[in-house]
Amino acid sequence: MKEFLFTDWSDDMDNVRVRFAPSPTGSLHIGGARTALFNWLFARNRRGVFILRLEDTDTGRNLEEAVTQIESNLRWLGLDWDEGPDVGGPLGPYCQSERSELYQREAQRLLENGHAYRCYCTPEELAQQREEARKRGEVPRYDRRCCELDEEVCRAKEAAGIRPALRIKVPRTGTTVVSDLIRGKVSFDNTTLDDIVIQKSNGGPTYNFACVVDDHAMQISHVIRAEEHLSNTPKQIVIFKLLGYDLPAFAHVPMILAPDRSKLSKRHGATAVEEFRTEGFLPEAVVNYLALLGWSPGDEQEQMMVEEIKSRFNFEAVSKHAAIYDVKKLTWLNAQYLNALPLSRVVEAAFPFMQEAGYIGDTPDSGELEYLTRVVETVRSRVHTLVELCDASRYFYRSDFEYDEKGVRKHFTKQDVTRLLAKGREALAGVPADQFTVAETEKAYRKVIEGLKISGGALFHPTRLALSGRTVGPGLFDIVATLGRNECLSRIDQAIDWIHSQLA
RNA sequence: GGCCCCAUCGUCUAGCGGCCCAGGACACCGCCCUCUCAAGGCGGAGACACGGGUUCGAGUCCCGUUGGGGCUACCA
Repeated sequence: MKEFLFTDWSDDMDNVRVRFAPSPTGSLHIGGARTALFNWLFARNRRGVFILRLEDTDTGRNLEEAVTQIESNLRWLGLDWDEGPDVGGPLGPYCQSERSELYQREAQRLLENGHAYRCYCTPEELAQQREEARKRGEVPRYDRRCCELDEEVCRAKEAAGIRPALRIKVPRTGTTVVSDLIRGKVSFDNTTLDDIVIQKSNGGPTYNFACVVDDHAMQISHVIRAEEHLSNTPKQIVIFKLLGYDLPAFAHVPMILAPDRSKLSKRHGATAVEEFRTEGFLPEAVVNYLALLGWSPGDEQEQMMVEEIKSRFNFEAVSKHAAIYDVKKLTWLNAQYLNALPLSRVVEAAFPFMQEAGYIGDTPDSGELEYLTRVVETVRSRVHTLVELCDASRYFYRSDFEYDEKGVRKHFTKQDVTRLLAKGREALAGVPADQFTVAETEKAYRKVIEGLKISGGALFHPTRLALSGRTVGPGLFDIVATLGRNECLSRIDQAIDWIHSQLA
């Protein structure tokens, strides 16, 4: 009801329909994810429709697994779609491999009205033609030798088993202008557009053709995609016009480059959304980071939840130049979210990692859950990822750790360290179990320090090492209170024994 | 090679002619806080690619150069 009251229905007149159209050749990398995000942000911002479409026209390189990967990664990021292969929709199907009839029908139309022609040249012949043109110092361009073939010649070729490709007879005069929401007007001389192949000899559509037919059929209002497609756009516009379609609006977003300024690829380390997930990044942080890569809210705010990004997103604030991704900043953002998000959310996100490590079972009871929450609360402020969080939690679940070697030398080799530890143990033992809090245990320890006239560190450091095996970590009494009385006492005993046996 | 896009600190960016001897964030360095490590606070170093114009005045507009990226497939 509330939403209804604040809805600006005038925006609905725009009828925004956008699509993310990946080719299922591999995992979703951050470039694709960012393109999807911008589409989604725009759709949600304008109360439009976000569509997922699979560009799987190249049967030779489709991985079934890639589809589920892409879908699962988009869902993980929180980018939900209104129409798509799995959910269907009024203008489906949403896999190009299932729409061949449409492409063939539209290609046939172009053939019949003379805008397209059959080309019997083989790839080898075309390569040779290009090579020759290059040798002559000319711009390699198809010479249209198949353009005016007689019907008989065609029939003869086909009788000989040669299947034709279909080409568009692109006008060789004039210019084609791309009106881009981010870059303004970009014009291309039509002579630089070669005769576009729209149908391969195997009968399948080419990317540039299927894309145009589908964008029209699916009533796409805004084509938002990576900049690498800007050069394809004039070709697509020619097809749009020849087919009698209205043009959608175009927005070419800058690309995301690897640290060495080259196009993203697997050898650049973690670039797939899946990897970020397994490395312990939160979707909230990844979305925030990706939004900042190429878009800026205009002020100095950087940490924004998706709702806010959504409400502030617009193309005017999208930059024109490519960006290089920097894991360090993502890592920082992730740490920020680890601390800013509600504890329950972080626990939920940490859950699978803790399970994987064997710290919690498949069906944890409320006690386990309570303890997990406590552990996450005490370690989350000093870790950057869920993997780190899991690692930093280890000693809360295992007491079989080794003592840090440097720590042993520094804190366990002192003359009377076992006496000190025993004093500390005694102090903790004196705190009633139901009062075993950070404040009370610290109070007890401070009393020991005062009585012995020693520095705090002299007691704190050996105790931390005894309890966790580590020299770094949360505040000592956060560890103490989380671990609980019995565990603390037994670990101190264990440490005293160890020192006696190892360092006597 | 041809065509197209782009160009502010190492990285992400603010800047849409005077408010900029250029602001923020990450990373880096120093100090503070402190039981350790983080976090946090404070401070530091660090950029308008270059050359011409236009203008009283240019990071901001125009041209060129250089550099980077993309496209140039019967890949998408």
